[in-house]
Amino acid sequence: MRIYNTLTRKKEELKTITEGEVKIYACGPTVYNYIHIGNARPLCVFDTLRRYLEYRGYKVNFVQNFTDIDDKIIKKAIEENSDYKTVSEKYIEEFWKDVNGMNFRRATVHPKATENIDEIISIIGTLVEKGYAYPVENGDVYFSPKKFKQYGKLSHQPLEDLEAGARINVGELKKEPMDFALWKGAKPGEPYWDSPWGKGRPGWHIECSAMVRRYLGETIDIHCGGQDLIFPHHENEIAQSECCNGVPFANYWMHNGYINVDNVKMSKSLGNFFTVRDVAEKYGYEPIRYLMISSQYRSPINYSTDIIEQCRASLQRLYTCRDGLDFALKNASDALPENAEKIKKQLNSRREQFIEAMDDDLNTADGISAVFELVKDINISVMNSGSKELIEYAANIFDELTGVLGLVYNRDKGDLDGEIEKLIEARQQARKEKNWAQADKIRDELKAQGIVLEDTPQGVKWHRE
RNA sequence: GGCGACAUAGCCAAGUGGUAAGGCACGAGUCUGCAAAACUCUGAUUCCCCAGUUCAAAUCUGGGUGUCGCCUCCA
Repeated sequence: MRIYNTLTRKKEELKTITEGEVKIYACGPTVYNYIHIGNARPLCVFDTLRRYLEYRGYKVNFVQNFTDIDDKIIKKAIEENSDYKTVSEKYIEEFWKDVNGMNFRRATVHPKATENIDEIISIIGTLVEKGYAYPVENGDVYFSPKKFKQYGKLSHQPLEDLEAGARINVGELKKEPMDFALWKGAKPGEPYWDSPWGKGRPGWHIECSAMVRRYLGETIDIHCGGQDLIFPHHENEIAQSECCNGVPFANYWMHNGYINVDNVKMSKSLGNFFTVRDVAEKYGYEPIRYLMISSQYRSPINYSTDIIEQCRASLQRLYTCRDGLDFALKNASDALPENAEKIKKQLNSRREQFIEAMDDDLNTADGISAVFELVKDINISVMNSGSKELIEYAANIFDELTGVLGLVYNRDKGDLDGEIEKLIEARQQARKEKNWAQADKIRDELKAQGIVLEDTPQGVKWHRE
């Protein structure tokens, strides 16, 4: 598989540290609110990456953290007249609801910053010892990027240029504008942990360095996150970890593009954001997932209601096909068509097409189009073949590919209740008697209840809207 | 000011040197009692503009124009 590496700005063949295994760290949410669709994109892209790597036979160790202590959480706690732990726990719980809705698989581990204070303190201690960091009298500890010669290698900016935008805020005791906090001395009323530098809490960047090392080791294969994390967050992680451990931090860096709304960046500060659950309530979760992987993960996506509706319509074609296979199976026999081998070969070629696309830097857009071409093949050659073997063969490939993409998971396989079955029966009777008015009336009634009927030579087929 | 991304049919979106995938929407047809679904056909003589390289460019080079992002909390 080839991956675009932000570090080298090139697509590179993935060579893992241990053959057959991949260690991935993905920056997770700061839990102070419901996740918005912008948060959903990296979750979705890297969930798909993880699924694909496993599909290709890798053992994937996938770590995704929770930032459960930081300024925003403390602020929220004050607003809600609560404490940081109540806030973070609440939004972690809400996070899981959206995760389930979006069909994200659980990571191997979901560590929390506050569960890793010892590791954080240990790394800060080493950095102070080695002279990369310094404590100041209010209990803060700062890191000096100037001491790390490779600082700027990820964002490809020389330190001097980055310095131009840096500021020392009032009350900060750091020596240089670029210095950033590893540890923040506790202010009155703030949550704190004991440390060699006094009571305080970790800075934002250090937690990831700590959790990477503890759960994955000093060097990992892939580190991922949103493009906006390249600087300063990921740049700082590299500096902390490489200065502390003396070995490369991550071999590949993957960064997803943004979600824009009306062509401008969606952000909490602009207030133009949609939470995942707001969109899901109206359109369902799955169209969001579809949207996220309908274009290459590095390009920006513009969100609008038109687009999410298009996604829902596209998805419908996949559902119809998959439901059709189940329906066709009911009337299938053991007879195998003469050209069965040729059809199987054709179906297999769609799998190859899919893999080729996904191998090229996770080109999910092309991956989806392979699935749609598979659907077309199925509709033409499999659906009406009446061959049990062929239908099952096609269904397996369909499930395999959509499973890697995490799609077609909300398919309604439920049965109809007796009332509705009776209505369908009554309609069939009316049709038999050529009482079209009555038949259409029942069909409309069911439609109003979200049950869509289709008359086929094999009987009545239905699906929920 | 520094760094970067993007510009392909009504909409979404692949394609990075060999003559424009796929999806949605629209229209026509086949099928159907009518539908629905499915299938078939139609749709960019053309890939923001200009110039260049080449037998050949949406794809490479140079120059424009436009949109967006990072450099500050942010996925």
